Amino acid sequence: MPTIKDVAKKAGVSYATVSRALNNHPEINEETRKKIVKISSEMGYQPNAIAQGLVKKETKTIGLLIPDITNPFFPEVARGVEDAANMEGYSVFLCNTNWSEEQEERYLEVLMQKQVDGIIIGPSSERTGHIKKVFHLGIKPAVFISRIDYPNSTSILIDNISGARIAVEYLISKGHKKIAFIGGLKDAFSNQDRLLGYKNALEMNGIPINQDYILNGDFKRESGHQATQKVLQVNLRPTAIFAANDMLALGAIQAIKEEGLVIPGDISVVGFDDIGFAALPEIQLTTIAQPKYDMGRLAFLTLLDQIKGGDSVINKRILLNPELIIRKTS
Amino acid sequence: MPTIKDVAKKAGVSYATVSRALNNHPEINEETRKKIVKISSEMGYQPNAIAQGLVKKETKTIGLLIPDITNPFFPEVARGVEDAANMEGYSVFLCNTNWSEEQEERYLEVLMQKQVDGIIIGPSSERTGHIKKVFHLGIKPAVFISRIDYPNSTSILIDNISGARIAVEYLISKGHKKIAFIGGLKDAFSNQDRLLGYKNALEMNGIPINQDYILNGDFKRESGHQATQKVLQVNLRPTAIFAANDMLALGAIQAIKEEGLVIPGDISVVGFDDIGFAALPEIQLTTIAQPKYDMGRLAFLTLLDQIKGGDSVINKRILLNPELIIRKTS
DNA sequence: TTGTAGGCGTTATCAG
DNA sequence: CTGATAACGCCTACAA
Repeated sequence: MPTIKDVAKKAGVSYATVSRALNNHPEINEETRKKIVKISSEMGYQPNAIAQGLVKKETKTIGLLIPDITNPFFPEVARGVEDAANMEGYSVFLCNTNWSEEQEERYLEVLMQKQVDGIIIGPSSERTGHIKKVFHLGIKPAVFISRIDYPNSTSILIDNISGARIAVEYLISKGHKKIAFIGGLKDAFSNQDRLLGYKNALEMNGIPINQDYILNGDFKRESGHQATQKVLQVNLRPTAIFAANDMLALGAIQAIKEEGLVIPGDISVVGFDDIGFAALPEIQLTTIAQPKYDMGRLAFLTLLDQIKGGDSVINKRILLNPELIIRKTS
Repeated sequence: MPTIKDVAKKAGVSYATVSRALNNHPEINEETRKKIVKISSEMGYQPNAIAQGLVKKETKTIGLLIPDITNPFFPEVARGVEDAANMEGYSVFLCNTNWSEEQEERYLEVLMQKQVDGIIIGPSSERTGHIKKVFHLGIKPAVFISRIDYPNSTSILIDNISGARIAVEYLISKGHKKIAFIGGLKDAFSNQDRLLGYKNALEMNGIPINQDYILNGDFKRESGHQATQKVLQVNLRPTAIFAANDMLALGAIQAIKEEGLVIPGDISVVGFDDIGFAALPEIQLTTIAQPKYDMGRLAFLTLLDQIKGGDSVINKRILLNPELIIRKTS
């Protein structure tokens, strides 16, 4: 690959002139500029971004740290950040942390070494000690996807509380009073907020909260399956289930069918997330949609703002609106 | 962030010594090495990979070019390459080409500018002119995921022909003789090969090929839906359908149910790919699985081989074995 | 075993 | 408007 020197030699000018020409500096003769541009493209010259990065101290590169691209929630988010990044001339490093804090820490170090201009983090856990550790080496602009307790950080997420409330209020509006909450990881902020929204909705409608109707586990289908089996056995069987995510809802549906009950005739089910398959004709899950693509897009745009120094308010939380998608399970 | 100079100053040695110490050069005093390592870690020194890349002319970075991470086929592939890459100390740029050749070309240029050590390409089309154009600027090691007609290239893919044959032979073994082929894009190599495997299986079992049973379209669900509606109307209605991918199979299933027919009682369906939802209890699609994760892993490993110059045989095709997954639609 | 100095490909500063 | 030249942070002969 030819370098600036090669182009300069061929054009009979100094490196500096070539550099100026290629970067559209104002103080250059239009004639020579054209000549240089022509020659450089003839030679197939491509600027070496590594060298540029070294001197300009910016690499036009960001890191995207997520737990697992294989999890149906993340591809759309990733697509959102990538599209936005690409449009602004940035490239993105994909980093799967596999829900491991150590891995997250290792990647963070690599990203700093690679001199990324900023980082988007979909955290693996609620804990942030390891993140803090790395960031203290040299703080970079960062935005979090999901709520996180990290000082002076920007995070972008949907309003889980109101999302859950909307779901449960919808159920109530359909006449349900015995509504169960099939939760995920008890400690997860998202789970806590969704539970809160659930409780809010009940309270606001004068429906007492029944602890027998509230179960937690993890965010996987089997957990929803088991919890639902259990909740189906309580004294006054619920007539509706609000699951903290779509995988749990799927498990719930399975348990309900196994019990010989009909959806939504006997029991209604509402999920959360609206991951891809929820729309399949075979599933048709009623759920709360997160604007995943937009979350990614916005995450990048917010990050870019920080990178460019335009965003002085670093410590903020951007809340996106959830949307109820009514399908056939309710 | 501290640099080598800072560490050197604090340690009272030259830059060179620090560099040597940190890179475990043999010709260095063990004492001073320890001292330097200690100091550098105390200072939180992180090597600048950009600077290293400039002098070493390798960036420990690769590009992953795929059409769309949102397509259920790719996340697992991506995860496979990323895991393998990470294990070898490489980072990966995620590039969604959105099935566009121009976008593919643009990204290729960016990747060359960013001085990646190699590229893994999941092509957007069967055409390769634009790829050739960029590669001629400065050829990089590259491996293709999927069959492609590109000179001196390595590609890794599953054996579509035998995969299709296995699927159809399985159907035949269950007594089916009237088997339809619901295809995707007519020109796609994968579609051609799967059609070929379908024909092979029929021929080998003395079953005549009926052109009325063969329909193409694109790879999306709606296409499978429409094609199946059509094929259900032919004179001797098929008793089984082999779809060129799972999305088509899903569309087929929908059409069959709409017609009031039972699966697999009246008609069996077999898909291809085994994307995530095929295993859902509500779907339970019998299908041919592609080892997606392994494809990604292997793609990276093969690329690494080329990068290290160990792989002298560049022009080759690595064929992975497809696997029949029997579930409830057959 | 360690230090000195040149260079990787660019950009940017300072003279001319 | 253009040409030297010094960085950017690191590695690596070549000397010492």
